[in-house]
Amino acid sequence: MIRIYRRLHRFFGPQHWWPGDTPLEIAVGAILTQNTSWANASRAVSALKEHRLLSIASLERIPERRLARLIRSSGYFNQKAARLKAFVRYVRVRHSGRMSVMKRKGWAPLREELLSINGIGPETADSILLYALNKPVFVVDAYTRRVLARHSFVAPDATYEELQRFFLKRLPADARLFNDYHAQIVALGKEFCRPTKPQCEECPLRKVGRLCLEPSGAGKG
DNA sequence: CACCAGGCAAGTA
DNA sequence: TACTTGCATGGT
Repeated sequence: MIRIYRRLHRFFGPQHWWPGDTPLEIAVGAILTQNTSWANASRAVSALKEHRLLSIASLERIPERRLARLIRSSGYFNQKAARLKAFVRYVRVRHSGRMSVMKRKGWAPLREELLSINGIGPETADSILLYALNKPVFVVDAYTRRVLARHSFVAPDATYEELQRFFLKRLPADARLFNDYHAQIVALGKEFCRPTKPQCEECPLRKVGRLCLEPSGAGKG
């Protein structure tokens, strides 16, 4: 799979993810972008930044209702306000209210803790681990499943854990590699692997020995 | 107008 | 275990 990464990197160039200046900002962005375009989530992050709310203490202090109003543009704002509250409460209680304290722990116990928070599932947990805390965890998302399934690397109904193991088994545990690899897959998915339209003609993975299947599942070259 | 976007949890059978 | 539904905005 490292060959595929090099191919993507050559095609798209470095992606320098995650947009965000601090670990907390990245974690907040990970929650706000759940099933939501980054453009919409990013506006909500900017609103929080303008109101100087990007700290554990201020996010704990602000009333949930007001928080929900500020993050309106990211959609699901009532749920996401509750999820942000749950996350910052967890950081305060378990890590002295500091993301830097979280960094000292290994990724495996951290992952269990994150998954136990209501509103943090596998993708959000792994995004926080990789992009905010620099842990060598591979992030799987809708693009990853679609790209890998269409190129017949995995079954279309592969679980999150299966997709994650697929990469972990074939790559060195390198956070910087995982970081840019995931970003490359998203770049590929956005341009060549749309949900409905087949757009495989110029796909940079066309010649790696796998087919690119149409959305229907019918074979394609 | 329909569909999509860097998911997750709770409910039902 | 295996589906289904609610959550909600903004762009194409």
